[in-house]
Amino acid sequence: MSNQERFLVELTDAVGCCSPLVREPLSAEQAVELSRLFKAMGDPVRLRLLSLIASHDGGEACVCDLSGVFELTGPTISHHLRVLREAGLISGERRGTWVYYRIEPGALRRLSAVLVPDVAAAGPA
Amino acid sequence: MSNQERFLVELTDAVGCCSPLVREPLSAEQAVELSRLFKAMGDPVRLRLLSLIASHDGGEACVCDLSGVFELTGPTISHHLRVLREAGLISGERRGTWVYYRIEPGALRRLSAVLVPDVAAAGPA
DNA sequence: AGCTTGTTTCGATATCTGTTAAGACAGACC
DNA sequence: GGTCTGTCTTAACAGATATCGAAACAAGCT
Repeated sequence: MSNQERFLVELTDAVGCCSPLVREPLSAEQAVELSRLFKAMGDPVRLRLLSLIASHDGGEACVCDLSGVFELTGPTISHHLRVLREAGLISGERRGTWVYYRIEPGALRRLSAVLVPDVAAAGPA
Repeated sequence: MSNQERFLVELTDAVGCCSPLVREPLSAEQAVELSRLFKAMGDPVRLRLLSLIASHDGGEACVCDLSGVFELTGPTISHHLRVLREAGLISGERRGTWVYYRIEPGALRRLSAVLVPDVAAAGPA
């Protein structure tokens, strides 16, 4: 078993033990808020957009970098970007002719905090 | 800053640097597969069901434990459980009169693996 | 003005959420 | 065996929401 595999197993065990999602039932309010994030990521095009933006040089990508990747029209890409934006996962900024999108770090942090155990169980020493 | 907060920040920084989602663009196939998981979790009722099952004593809960929590009819709960089941997030088993559901650990592992950096970046020494 | 980039609006189609009604399954009771 | 009762799922359906494209609009160059 590689180091990476071992780490993932340890991580999963800890998740199964102590992550917020597993430790106690989510409140209705928490669930509504969190489900908005998951729902936005619940579409393959949006997941790829998110990944394309996040992995792009400089941590940002303009729409022109994204449109060509899919066999979808401009308005459709724009629609998906809007969903991601309204979920708080990305933010967009116009600079001259182009609109640049980048990841909103707080959103990923919140997701991680739900799926991953807290420091008491699996944090660094 | 508490240990837990510090851990979350370190985690997020690492996520922003090296998690699979951020390191390189997801392939279309990866995106389709992953989006199924996120989509299943993209509903507040299903998210709470998942959390209720995971946090229940013994790691499993019968449908009768879940139905009372929501102001929804039985068939609706059954439908949401089916969505979670078909996404591979939970598995159900009938024992006598009752049907018990439990978390499928592999699914949470996959989600963690996407959002959380691998061992090379943040694993244990 | 003309061109490029991106968003918004609107409409068609498809999927999702929830309900009622009916079916499947296990135990209790006669 | 037969028939209740309780638990859960499936089937059929209505209403809401989502996905996508064509057309129209907005914003910034040259």
